[in-house]
Amino acid sequence: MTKGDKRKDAFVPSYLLYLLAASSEAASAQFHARVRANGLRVPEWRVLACLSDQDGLMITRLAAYALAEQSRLTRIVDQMDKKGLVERRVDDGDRRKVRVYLTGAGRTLAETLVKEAREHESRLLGLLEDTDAARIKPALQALLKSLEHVSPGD
Amino acid sequence: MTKGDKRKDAFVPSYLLYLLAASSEAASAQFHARVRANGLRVPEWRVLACLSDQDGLMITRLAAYALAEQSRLTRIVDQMDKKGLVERRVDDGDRRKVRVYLTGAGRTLAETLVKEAREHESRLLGLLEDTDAARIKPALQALLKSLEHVSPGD
DNA sequence: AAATAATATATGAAAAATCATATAGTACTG
DNA sequence: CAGTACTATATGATTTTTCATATATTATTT
Repeated sequence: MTKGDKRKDAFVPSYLLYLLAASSEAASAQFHARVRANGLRVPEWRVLACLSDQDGLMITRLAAYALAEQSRLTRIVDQMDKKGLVERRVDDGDRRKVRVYLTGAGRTLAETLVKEAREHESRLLGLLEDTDAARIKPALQALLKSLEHVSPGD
Repeated sequence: MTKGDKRKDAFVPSYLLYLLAASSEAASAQFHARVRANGLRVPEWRVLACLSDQDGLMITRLAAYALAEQSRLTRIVDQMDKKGLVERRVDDGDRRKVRVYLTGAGRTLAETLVKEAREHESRLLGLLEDTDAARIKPALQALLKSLEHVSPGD
């Protein structure tokens, strides 16, 4: 038992961070193809989805919500603005803040894709046994929640 | 109920693909900082971990296992080769294949990091309630497994 | 066995992401 | 209220990533 034999005791296939990354990637693959079929890249779809939850978010919060780094999000918003999906408005109360709003076209596309996303999600959950299907989202939400409060120095 | 009110009925925070991506990112953040502290980038760490499970994988399989696109993996291996962590050997039976092997230094670093990864994983699971901690890995494994067999045209 | 198809890896060019920092506005402090 | 610190966004430069395709080798077909 020197190096980890071919199958026995493999580390990666049961490592939590691998399972999270791999299942995120695998589960998203088909839907992300639909996103691209609608002329969007993945980060753009995420922005649409976030704004359809809460329109007029400022850049920084939108970045956090859409899982993108701030300077990247600035450029994503640039492109979506050019495409006519969103528009920027400087916040009246605090003129440092730039708020991002869906346009009519953006909202329409967001609604279409959110609907597709919900359907796709049901299909994914339908692939699982009932116990797993019932537990996976709560477990992930619990994980996320417990990580929100972890000090970065740990 | 026009657009999705501020908190009520938000789509994103309970959407499976969001939960997977967000929890993958959040759960990995601290450990990935450790990876960088060891002079590696994340894809390099993944390669080390995969090779410590199974040394001498060919480029294509290593790419799939390490969740990297093939041409990208080729370049990652280039860099790890320069750093003296891995070495390439052309397969004798099929000279198209390039197999990647850990060097001594690569194996040492892999062992160190795998140990850290296991410890980090225990800490993560320790943050969860017992029921969630017990179910999260099986649920993800089930999801992954059921996705392996999904036709891409769905 | 020549021609054709298929597989494995590498590479150039383009697009995207990242990092540090500039710019601009707001909030504090003496 | 001048000066300093802080927050929000944008931008330049560099590094990564991706996409298409070139190259090399093996497998298949006629």
